[in-house]
Amino acid sequence: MNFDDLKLKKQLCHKFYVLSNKITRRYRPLLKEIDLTYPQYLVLMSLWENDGLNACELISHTKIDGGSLTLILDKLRAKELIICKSSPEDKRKKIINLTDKGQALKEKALEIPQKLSCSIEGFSEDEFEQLSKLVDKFNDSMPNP
Amino acid sequence: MNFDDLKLKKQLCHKFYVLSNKITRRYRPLLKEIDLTYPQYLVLMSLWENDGLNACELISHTKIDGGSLTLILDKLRAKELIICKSSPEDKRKKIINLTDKGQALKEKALEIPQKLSCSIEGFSEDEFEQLSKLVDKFNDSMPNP
DNA sequence: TTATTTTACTTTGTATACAAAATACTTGCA
DNA sequence: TGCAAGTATTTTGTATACAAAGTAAAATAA
Repeated sequence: MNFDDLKLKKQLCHKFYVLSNKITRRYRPLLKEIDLTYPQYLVLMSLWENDGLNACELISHTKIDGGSLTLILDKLRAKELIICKSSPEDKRKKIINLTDKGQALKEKALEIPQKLSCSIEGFSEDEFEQLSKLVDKFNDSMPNP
Repeated sequence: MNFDDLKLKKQLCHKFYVLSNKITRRYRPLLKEIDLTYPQYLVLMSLWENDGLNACELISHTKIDGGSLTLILDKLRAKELIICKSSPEDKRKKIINLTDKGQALKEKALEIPQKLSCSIEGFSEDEFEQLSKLVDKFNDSMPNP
């Protein structure tokens, strides 16, 4: 271990920090057109795939923090994109359903991944696959808190 | 383009979002021991490498947002780890220097990357290199806003 | 059945992230 | 010289991220 380990350029974690923020920044203007933030978009993507999830399941899919999710759901509810009710079987559970408006938004959202991927140049499908797999593996190699 | 593009599992951006947050979460307890947050740590790493940078240079090294940096520098100053003064040549520029206390913190900080990398298992040095390069390339392929 | 523990979610307080507007200086050009 | 344009930093307002404490309901143990 030497002082080189403290050089910013060598730190993979910093690369992820930078890249993640950069991606969110690029999403922002596209998502603004449909009045969503990136985390709100993550929640809706989960629901478009699986309507009627509860908060706990949404957390496990999106990996959004629990405390943050409460606020995000409030915002989505205020926009009338979702409806929340507590489960009859287990009153602790909060079940989230898309409204028609929320369901309809899926069509518009479809263009977003396409627009974003079009703006990326010089990165092949192959490299994309490779990167995706390595990121998954790295993620799995890191223990959860 | 089909609905599959909206599946969360396929979205590389979501992987980065998850991984970046996960890394920060793992850093947190280690950084707490020296009373720093991850962005504060990034700023100090820049200064340990290059004392006397100005705010603009810090932004370009760390990629921290300008508005956020002001707050972060305030906190570091309050902890007496840095001192800020405006440049004599150009009064707009804010020059940041480490205090002795800030300089001394480098020793303790050295253990952190080591501790973190020790907790990662089943990910080889080779894969690490490969991932690092791919992330750099992906980053370069994405245009800035 | 009552007490204990666990689970699901909300609240609180601190720390960013970021766009956009504002401020303070500098430069460059007429 | 004088002012328009550009640069460096701060401020403002909204939206997370997260730990930790709090609340309520369900599951389990005694």
